[in-house]
Amino acid sequence: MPATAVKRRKETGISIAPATALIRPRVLIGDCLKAMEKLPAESVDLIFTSPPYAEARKSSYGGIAPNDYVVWFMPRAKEMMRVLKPSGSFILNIKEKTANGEKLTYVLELIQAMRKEGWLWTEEYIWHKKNCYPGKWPNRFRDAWERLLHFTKRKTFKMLQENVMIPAGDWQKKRLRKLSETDMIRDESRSKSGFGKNISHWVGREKAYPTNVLHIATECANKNHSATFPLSLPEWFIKLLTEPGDTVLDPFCGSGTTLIAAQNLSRESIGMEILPEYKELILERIKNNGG
Amino acid sequence: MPATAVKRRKETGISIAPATALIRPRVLIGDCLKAMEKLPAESVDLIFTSPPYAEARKSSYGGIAPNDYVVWFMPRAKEMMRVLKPSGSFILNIKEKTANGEKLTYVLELIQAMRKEGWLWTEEYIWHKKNCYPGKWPNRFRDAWERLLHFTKRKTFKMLQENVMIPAGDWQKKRLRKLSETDMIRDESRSKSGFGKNISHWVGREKAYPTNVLHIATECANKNHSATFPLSLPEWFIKLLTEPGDTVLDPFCGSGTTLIAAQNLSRESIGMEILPEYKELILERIKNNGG
DNA sequence: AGCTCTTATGAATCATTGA
DNA sequence: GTCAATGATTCATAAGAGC
Repeated sequence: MPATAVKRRKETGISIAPATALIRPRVLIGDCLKAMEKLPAESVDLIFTSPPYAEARKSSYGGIAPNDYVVWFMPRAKEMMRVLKPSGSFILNIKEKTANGEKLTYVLELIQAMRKEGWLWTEEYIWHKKNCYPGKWPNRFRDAWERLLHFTKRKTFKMLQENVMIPAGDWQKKRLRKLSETDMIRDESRSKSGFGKNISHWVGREKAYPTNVLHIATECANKNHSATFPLSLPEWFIKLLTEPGDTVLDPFCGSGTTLIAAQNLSRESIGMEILPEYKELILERIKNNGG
Repeated sequence: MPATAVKRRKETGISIAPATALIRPRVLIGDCLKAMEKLPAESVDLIFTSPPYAEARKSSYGGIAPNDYVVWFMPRAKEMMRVLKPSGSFILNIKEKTANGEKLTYVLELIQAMRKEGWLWTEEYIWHKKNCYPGKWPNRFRDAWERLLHFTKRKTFKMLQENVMIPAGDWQKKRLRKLSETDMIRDESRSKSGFGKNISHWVGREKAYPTNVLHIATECANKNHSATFPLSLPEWFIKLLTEPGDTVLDPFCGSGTTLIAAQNLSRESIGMEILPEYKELILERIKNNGG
């Protein structure tokens, strides 16, 4: 194989697999409540999604009233329960809105409703948004974090911790140079593929396990969707909770960031999106990504 | 008063009061439910506390079963409501326990119960523990964060944001040296967020406001108490939510870290602790601290 | 490659104004 | 009164251009 067969994007270090091994994501336009019915039971290894938050993204999604949020969500959670394998995981990226100076409670109620339906609330990861929205208010600072709720069907589930290990050597070197601890995540994202190529860089170095706090900047480049999350967020969980060839589902896929991440990591993926106008954008991104 | 009477620590800007102005914390041994009855109504500016978690510190409170936690806590919350000034704040440092592979829900239930009793759930700060406890588990990473729930009685409350400002990032020096044309006018964001900025307003600023994620290392020094937090945690909230001479209360004060912080910052403080054997330790710390 | 510099942008919140 | 629309406020980061 010539050295040019695998191209490497600058800075990010994302491996682009050769065309023969490319796994194309599937995109279904429509309400995921109906779309999920088409999937066989226990066929998905990981559900990673960021649903519309209550009354957020109003201009594009109409906005779900906070009081109706749990009632709106739970039928969809039931379908997710059906399609998820017993060994699978459901990662839900969500944050409550502040209204009238107070935090709303629909996320707390959602966790409780999920447990009543048999989901195990296994973990709560924190996404620390390094470059959060600016702003100033008399009784509030800028909001720099979101929840990543981890639900499972069973107490033991597929988790491949070695896939997200961090090169401890680099981290220590950086600390000596007085760089912030968050730089270790940047190192991590530089060796994003995590499989094959970049792992060799770590030979002879000590590796450390990460914690349940993820330091990731919000995306600055993507102008096409009102609420994208950075690629490294789904990538981290896909590497941690699935193997190559496994299936990833994003029932609220938006501009398709989860699908791109799955494609990069050679996982099967299915995305669902209710707004038809996103379809072309998603397909374009997939096409440009895989080559 | 001579200029040297009030010394100012470099960096932190904390005023150190002269020895004559030393404010001694008050320590009450006993269940805070009874102890708080001795305090007048609306006499406290800030309640900062880290209560015993469910089933933790079994020996002290006889081990509160997770199912009884809210019922145990709420009468105490009612007394806190009584003693807190209308402009005051209640910061609750808490994290749910994991049992049998699943996160328990007593913290979620507690937030809901507090709201029913009239507390406003104003904010949730994240304490990112930079050097969290080591360990390895098959389905879990190290837990590197805790909740700091901010409750208030009113929508507007005392908050002195300037007291916790941090040095502006180095990016500013370069960024502001030369301003482009768009920097001089309001530059609308393209993402329909309605967010825009006028960069030229930033010239001359040396400090920035923090976010709601606090990066504080845990302390290893306090081995005598099972649930201690670092001094800088109460210090940050005391500076933010009170003025010198104001009153701070910690109803579960343990080894007295909140009291030490209050003493350092020339605030009145009251600590309550159910275990009599802590009294000597607390008084010793106070004595050594104040000189 | 490595550095400096420029530019875009991100799930926001609150007070005020007008219907 | 209430409710909706509008304006004002604010950082840190990644990507890319240029040297």
